[in-house]
Amino acid sequence: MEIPSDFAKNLWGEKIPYYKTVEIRDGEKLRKMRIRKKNDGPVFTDGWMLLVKEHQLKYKDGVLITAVGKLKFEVLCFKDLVCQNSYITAQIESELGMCVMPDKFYHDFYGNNFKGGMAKVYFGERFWNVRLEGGSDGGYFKDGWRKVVEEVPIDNDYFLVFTSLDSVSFDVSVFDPDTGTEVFLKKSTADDDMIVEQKLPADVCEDDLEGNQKDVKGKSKVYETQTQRNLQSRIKRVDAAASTGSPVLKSTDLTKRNLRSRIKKVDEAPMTGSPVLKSTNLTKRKKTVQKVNPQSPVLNFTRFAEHRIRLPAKMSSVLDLSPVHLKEVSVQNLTGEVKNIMTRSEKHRKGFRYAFVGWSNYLKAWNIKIGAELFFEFNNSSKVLTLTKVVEKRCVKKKKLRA
DNA sequence: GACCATACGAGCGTTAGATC
DNA sequence: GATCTAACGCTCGTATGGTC
Repeated sequence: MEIPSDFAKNLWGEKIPYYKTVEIRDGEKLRKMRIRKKNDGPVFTDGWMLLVKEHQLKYKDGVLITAVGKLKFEVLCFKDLVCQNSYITAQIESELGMCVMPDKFYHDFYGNNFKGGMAKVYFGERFWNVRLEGGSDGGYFKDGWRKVVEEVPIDNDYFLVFTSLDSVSFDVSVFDPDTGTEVFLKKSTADDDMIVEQKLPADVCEDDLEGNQKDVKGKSKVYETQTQRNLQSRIKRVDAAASTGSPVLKSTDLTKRNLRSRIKKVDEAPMTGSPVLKSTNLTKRKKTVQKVNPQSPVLNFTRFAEHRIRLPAKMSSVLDLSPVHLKEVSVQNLTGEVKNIMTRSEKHRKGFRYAFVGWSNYLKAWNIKIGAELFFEFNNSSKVLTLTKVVEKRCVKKKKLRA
């Protein structure tokens, strides 16, 4: 899981502890993970997927990570946007006058008999009185909420983590949707207005990178000033598994019902990579690209004849293919006949892979049956792909009928 | 150096929509 | 209906870095 760069920089400075083991307190469990480098930035790994699986987190479930030391963290997992007495929501531009509570939190916390009432929402040391509406269709803050949005202030799409202090009091933390890091609201010294700055973990209880806790300035302050939760220095990513930030509730639909439906939608989206461990009924797969000396001028590979053919990544690389720079490739068949075949790009994960256009026509023209094993040799310098052998032996599976 | 765990790239199967 | 194309997801092999 990606660690926001601003958070990492403030916690570790320029010395990111890559490959160090960190401890993450997950309820009763103390998990060990590592910091690794991905896309030039730090990520939690080596244990993160286990956490995701054990909590059965889905794509876009929320995760709140609090640094309690240089190599120590606490994690809260928000299933269905709810974790214990906290929940995640977002400030929608078109809904400045209200703030919706997830259905699960409302029903679990208030049941069906709550008819609404005045509530207090705390942002740091300040609080506002806001009416909490409730009914069969869920709960939401309404009267007074617009004033909160304007005076705090809360930008559009910012994430809000509400933690109930009692049935009508909530402590609210605000998170930047782009960085995933908490936004710190503090009093201006010039006047009584609140100003907004990035809340970063400069004064956390400090461990050295060997994990030894040191008495450092700010440590006692942290523990003295924290309320029911440790509000210092936290990372929030709403993608439990994905590495790219993709905030919950980012779209700007118009009604609270729509917002509520979006909240529900979150848990419908399956996480990439099922959290459920699958049985491994595996068969050995034949390697299709021959491992050769990198200096070798040729690349040998095999493919089974089917309606399409995808090119080995190395061949695509030699041809310097890109989605905007597709090329014809000279393909020589067994009889020495050469045809130029156009390539096409295909999105694959974060990049692209490449295939030949109209490949089935060439197979027909060359009288090659579907299922035959084709042996290719690609010359890196001449950029000619040569079909060197055809072995007709494969029985193809019948394509499944479409629904 | 062997071993381990994990991330990641690549291969492959499958599905759905577009087009003929 | 057949074919083509795009996209998704699962699996495997390899690379990587740490530990013993």
